[in-house]
Amino acid sequence: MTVTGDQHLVKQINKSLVLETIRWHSPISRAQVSQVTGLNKGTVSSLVNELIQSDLVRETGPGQSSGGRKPLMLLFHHLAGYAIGVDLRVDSISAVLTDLQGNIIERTEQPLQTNDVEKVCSILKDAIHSLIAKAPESAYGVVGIGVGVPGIVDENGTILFAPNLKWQNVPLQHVLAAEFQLPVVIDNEARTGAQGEKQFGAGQESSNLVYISVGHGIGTGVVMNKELYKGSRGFSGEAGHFSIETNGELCSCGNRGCWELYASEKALFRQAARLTEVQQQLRQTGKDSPDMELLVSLAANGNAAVIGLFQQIGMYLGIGITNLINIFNPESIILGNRMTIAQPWIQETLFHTVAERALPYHQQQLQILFSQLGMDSTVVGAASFAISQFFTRTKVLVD
Amino acid sequence: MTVTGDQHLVKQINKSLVLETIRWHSPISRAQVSQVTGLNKGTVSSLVNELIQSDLVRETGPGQSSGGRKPLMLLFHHLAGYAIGVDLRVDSISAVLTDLQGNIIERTEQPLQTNDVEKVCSILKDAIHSLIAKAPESAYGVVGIGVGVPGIVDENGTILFAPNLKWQNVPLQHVLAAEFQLPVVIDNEARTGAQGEKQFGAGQESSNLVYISVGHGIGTGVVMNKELYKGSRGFSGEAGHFSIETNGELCSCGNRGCWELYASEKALFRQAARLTEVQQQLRQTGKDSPDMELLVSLAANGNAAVIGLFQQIGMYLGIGITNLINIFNPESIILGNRMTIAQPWIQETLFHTVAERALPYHQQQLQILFSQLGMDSTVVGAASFAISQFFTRTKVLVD
DNA sequence: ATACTTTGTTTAGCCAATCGACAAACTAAC
DNA sequence: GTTAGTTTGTCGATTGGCTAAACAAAGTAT
Repeated sequence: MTVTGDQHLVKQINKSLVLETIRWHSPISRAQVSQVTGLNKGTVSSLVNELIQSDLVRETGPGQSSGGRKPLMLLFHHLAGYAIGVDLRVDSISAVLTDLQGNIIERTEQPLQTNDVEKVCSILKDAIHSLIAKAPESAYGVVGIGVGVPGIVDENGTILFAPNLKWQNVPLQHVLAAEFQLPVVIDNEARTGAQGEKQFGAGQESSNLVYISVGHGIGTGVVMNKELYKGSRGFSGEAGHFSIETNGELCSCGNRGCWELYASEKALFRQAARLTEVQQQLRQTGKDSPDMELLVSLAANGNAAVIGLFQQIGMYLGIGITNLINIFNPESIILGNRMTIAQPWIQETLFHTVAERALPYHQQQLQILFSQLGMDSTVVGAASFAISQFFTRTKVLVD
Repeated sequence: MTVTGDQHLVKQINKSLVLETIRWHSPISRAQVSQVTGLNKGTVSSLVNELIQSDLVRETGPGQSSGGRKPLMLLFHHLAGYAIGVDLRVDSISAVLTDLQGNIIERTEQPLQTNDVEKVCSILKDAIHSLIAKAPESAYGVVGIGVGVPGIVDENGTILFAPNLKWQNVPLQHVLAAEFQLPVVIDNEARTGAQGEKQFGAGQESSNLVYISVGHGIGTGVVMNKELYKGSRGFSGEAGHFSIETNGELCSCGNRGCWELYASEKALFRQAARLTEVQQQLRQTGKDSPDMELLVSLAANGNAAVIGLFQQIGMYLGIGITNLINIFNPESIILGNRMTIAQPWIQETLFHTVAERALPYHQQQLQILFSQLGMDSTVVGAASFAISQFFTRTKVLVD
């Protein structure tokens, strides 16, 4: 059964149009909403009053007049509800409580010493419980939970495969929904980050963007025609596994010469471990293997070998980004996750490689940006999933 | 100004829903339409009667009863109008007249001895004129013209750059609209082919598919969430120019190791020209350079060297297709254009390469198909653009 | 022949949007 | 300070499309 048109649908369209308009233009008057949306003044008036009734919009004082009655300004009431966003990483859990506008209200960080499913889930539940407890009184309370995970997730929110966690077939959505009796959204970490940057970060202006999460591996989230793209079974965006060297090294995925073998932390650390300066530092700090902090501090001190490595990563990022540009012709490429810490050293070779290689027409209106939400892309995006679902799936905007 | 909801919109949604239902399920009764769409019987009845009024639907005789009054069966009247579809190639123009269901009614083929813009446009106009003259009497006549071109087209239907035709900034949409006073759609040849296969070919069942046109170069058209994807300025899909060898040969586009340097006719012919058997054939037939017909006939006669070349092309196609699969996770990959003639010899290495390299999860519900419309993907897709526009942009479905 | 089904139309009622009128509230100019 | 003109927001009448339910028409089955 397809979507049919009736008055209900009409009202839903218009009501959410009015709400979105207020959300992105507040403070704004009823008259202005009418002008911007093209809806009749009377219609706007009645819809706004319903939104005020349901506490999603509030009237603030009168605004500036331009030669007539002063308008009553409206605000999106972003504290009418809250959402939980979680970034499940290999070595830690990052979780936040946000308001309906994606602002972070509370946060908690839990290191993980284990990847045991039971234990991790238990820590995860505790973190979410503690955040829910901190949510202020509000009309709708906590409206949902979103989680970004480093792996492939199916349409039911089951983690099919998370190589770095060594997880398989973990029905996380089911587990969390049962525990909290709330709507739960689980998605891949990169797609979640893309959603975050699209809604509340560097991608708010773009209808077509590619978000690239460069951490241990490389993941991507693609927004097209303002919509986050999900592949046929919900798992697209494994651009880290496209081959940039046909006869390159064998990757764990079965392919050869995958991009992430050349441009991720994995690639960086493997090469860094061979540098004598790094080995020296490792002995001094007692660390097993190099990490971003160590390499960034060496680069900041002018270590030429480390800077050279970063430049090489920049070049390889540029190679892969060129491919994505040629395929997608996006308005923005947004780089996120840990590798962005090294922005000062990778940026130049990256830009240069793209400028040299990408199709000229595709470069004309292209921006290459670094994530605006920093390391919070994923948590904010996860919360944003929950917020979006609250507005679409529930009946807030219908009755 | 955004889309707002009102009764007009509701009617438009429902009317086109009813029409689509009849289009893909005919013959079908009013009662069945009501069941399938979920619309009320009365609503369906009145909408169907309007559609009959406007001659887009016709009643045929009574159908089978299942213990009650016999239903009056409805047919989509595909002869209520016609569309022109054109495939503008480097060495020829292929044009067809189709009905509203994409069936080819008439066709014409014009060889091109020149690439001069004026002369080509003149031949093109003549071809279209002759097809329009052949269109039978009908309610709506010829509803529009679609053209697929081998190059980059902007949102105004201007050919910005067509390397193989050596064209730049040709406002083809403007030229044809002025000549014929009809709606004109110009788009890239690969995207047009994708539209054809999606609407009337091998892709009718898939919501996410990638069409790959392998001719002189390689172009792609991507359908996601049932919609053809257009990049930020209307030109996406240059997957032929993603690099599969980072330090490969320099391509005319500025990048290195582009896919089409290894897997297109360009690559095939260059290597074939070095084979002594091929050189011999060239001398015998008086041709300058190898073409598909020559190589296919050699392969059909069991020439091992040529078969080896085809197998190599199959492997490189597999490499690039693997990349597309990992990025898009489509339900179908559809191969089209001239290289498909060699299907028997490229198929095996292609499938094998993908099976070996693509992510296992992404292979589970994937089909790799060869175009169902054969060399007509582009002409049919072009006509389909015109038909779609007729139904959406015009007011047939509103008043 | 009678009872039951199925199809397709008609009528009444509902709901949401639009339009135009209007009151309230304000600015500016004389 | 009065008056004219503007802008805001509400109200009531009207419009148009959908639904639900009743009904007529046209079958089948026993």
